[in-house]
Amino acid sequence: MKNPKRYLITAALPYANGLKHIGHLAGAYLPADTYVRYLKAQKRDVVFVCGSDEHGTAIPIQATKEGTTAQAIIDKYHPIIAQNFKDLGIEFDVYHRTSSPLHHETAQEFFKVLNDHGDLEIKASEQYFDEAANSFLADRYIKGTCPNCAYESAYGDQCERCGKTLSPDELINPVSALSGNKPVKKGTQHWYLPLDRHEKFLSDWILKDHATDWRNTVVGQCKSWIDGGLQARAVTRDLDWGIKVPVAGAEGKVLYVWFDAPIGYISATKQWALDHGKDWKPYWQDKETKLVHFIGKDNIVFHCIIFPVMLQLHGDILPDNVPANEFMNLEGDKMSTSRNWKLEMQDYIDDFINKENGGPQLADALRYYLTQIAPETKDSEFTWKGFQDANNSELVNIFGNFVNRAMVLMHKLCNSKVPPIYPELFDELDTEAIKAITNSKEKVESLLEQYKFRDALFEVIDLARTGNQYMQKKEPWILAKQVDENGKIKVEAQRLIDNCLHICLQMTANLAILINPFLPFTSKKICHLLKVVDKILEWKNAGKFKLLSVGYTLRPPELLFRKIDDTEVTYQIEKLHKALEASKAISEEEKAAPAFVPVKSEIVFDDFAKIDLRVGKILSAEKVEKADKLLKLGVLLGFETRTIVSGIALHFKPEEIVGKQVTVVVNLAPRKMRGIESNGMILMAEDASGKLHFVNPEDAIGEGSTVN
RNA sequence: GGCGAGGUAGCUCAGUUGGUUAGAGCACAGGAUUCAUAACCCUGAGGUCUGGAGUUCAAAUCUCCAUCUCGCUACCA
Repeated sequence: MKNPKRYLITAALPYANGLKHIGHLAGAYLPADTYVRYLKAQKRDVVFVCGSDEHGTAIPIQATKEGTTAQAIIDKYHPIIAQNFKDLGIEFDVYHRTSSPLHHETAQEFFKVLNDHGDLEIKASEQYFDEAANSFLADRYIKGTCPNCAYESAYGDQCERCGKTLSPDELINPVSALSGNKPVKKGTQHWYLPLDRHEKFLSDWILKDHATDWRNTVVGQCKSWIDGGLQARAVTRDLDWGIKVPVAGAEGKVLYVWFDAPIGYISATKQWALDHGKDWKPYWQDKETKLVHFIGKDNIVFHCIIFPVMLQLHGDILPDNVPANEFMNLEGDKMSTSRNWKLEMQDYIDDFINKENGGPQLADALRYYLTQIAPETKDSEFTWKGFQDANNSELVNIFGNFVNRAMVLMHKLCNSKVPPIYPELFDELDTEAIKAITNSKEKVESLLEQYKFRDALFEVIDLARTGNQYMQKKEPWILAKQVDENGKIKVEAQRLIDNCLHICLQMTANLAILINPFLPFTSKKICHLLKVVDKILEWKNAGKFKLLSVGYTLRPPELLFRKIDDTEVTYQIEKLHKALEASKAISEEEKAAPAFVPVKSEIVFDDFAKIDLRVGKILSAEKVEKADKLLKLGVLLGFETRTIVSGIALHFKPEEIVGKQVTVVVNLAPRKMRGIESNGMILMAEDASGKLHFVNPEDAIGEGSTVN
């Protein structure tokens, strides 16, 4: 969309169950803030919305963990996260929260509109129910053994150890997190958003209309979803923390968090409008609004598939682009909260910005490095050494040094004033330096429009590099040695000096404008040094040569940045490893005192007698095609040889287990897996680490022997 | 297993519709300089573009096979 009337920029709503790390910052908030600052410098009509996502089951669960209420959790994290953003110069127009009444109304209205239009489906289903607590259990409230890694405290939606997404039915030995009882299945009904009805719309809109202007990774991810066939997704849940479903017969149900969260962008816009006496409607309903969502790749499906369908059904505009970033790793490994391998915004703020030698310049240092390594096209990696290098040898040595030497020389050789210019004395170097300013402006502008923040930032630094080269070639400090008999610099030499420093100072003013979207604190500081008002930072001034008036006295030089010391880097790396060790120690402790799987409900002897267990011997074993975990086993039972499919491929290699004796349930109903019929089940014992062991007789005995 | 995104210099990444000796920054080496935060500036070294095959006058770029990394997804009685 070219020259839209107004912009609405969103950054993913942080989930208010804990602190956010620099991966989140680099993925969504920093690029969004940079883009918004650029638009605002252009005096565009733009609103930048964000806020806390405060519903969903993880919040009440976190509350149980911390021994408090869900409300207390969100009231704790909402202000901290908001403050973290402020400290790092992420400046939202509104930082709202989904627990607000305004949001509840907005989300309910949204649901009603869809429901009234017949855009939702109601489906009955069976779900786990805790009879003791008299309540349905959300996925997150069911714990059990992970079928993937055998972790015993996996949640019904995801295993925190191996990270695999699960459904409650997959858990082995599911247990209610509320009462510890085994849950029962019970009928319930839910509202669904039938995405399958909108495949054509999505496919046309994304795969045709936006095939080229959206990022590869985003289009690819969407294609994968669309081609895979879209399914109806439940938009309600049986839970008491969230937004009540505003329809009769939906008692005890709330909107599913993924449904209400993106609507948070709309309610945040409403809040902003209320606060500023504006009308929010055009921002969501007028086609001349450019809506851009900044998110991480984990959010692509919601912002490119589900939310657009919702918006379209509700009659709102669609996003013009969703520049999702990939992930940022840390010192060679994935960032992970549970493993304690992370750098939280709060940590950086404490260790750098709020330190004695800190200040906002260190917020800019982080902003610089995170933009420079932004995972725009693939996963990237934060290293402390990289941070130090980027800060010291680019930001400080190139950019900071250029500004500083221009200021110092001006004070020494030009009487602390912006020197006059003599265009008739310009040589090629001078005109090229001036041209470089305009060039940079154009390049930066075009790159920012394409969401190429990394490249745009490089162009700004490159202008400072050009400035250094120019100054080096001009050597005003050498010219200053041409003095007359009174020790005064000769007039011709002084004129050349004046020209050089005038150009360098104008370049400095331009650098302040160009770097402003990226490093806002630095821009302010340059304005201070040049004694100009912030108004000069308006983008229309970029590329101009007459930003500073001749004869104007400037402030004494002051360093823009400081270097990052080796000791700071080693300290951070040690801290990181110590945190990892600490979290390892904790999980060791948990292992030492394992949470035993609760004993199942009592059975009578007859129940047990129904199970026919026999000793068998594995004669053959091979991997099942197209399945990671399955082995097809040929098992000798004495009276016959059976084919049994077993999910142990991750634990055993086929050749290792041939010849082993095993215990087999032989009267289990046959079941097809990956097209192969399995006739029985191999018993496995599982240790604390999740490793599987065969259960077999102490001495080899005849195959087919009974086990009682 | 399927799908998606990647694999280019020690590191971080560019390489548009296939077209001269594959580029940049950082790091490294040598030189020059002193206005500047031991900064800047100049020069240099460095790559069988993951491997293999094919199409073509011409392949980092197109096709196929293999392999590794990340993400989504399937299989677990």
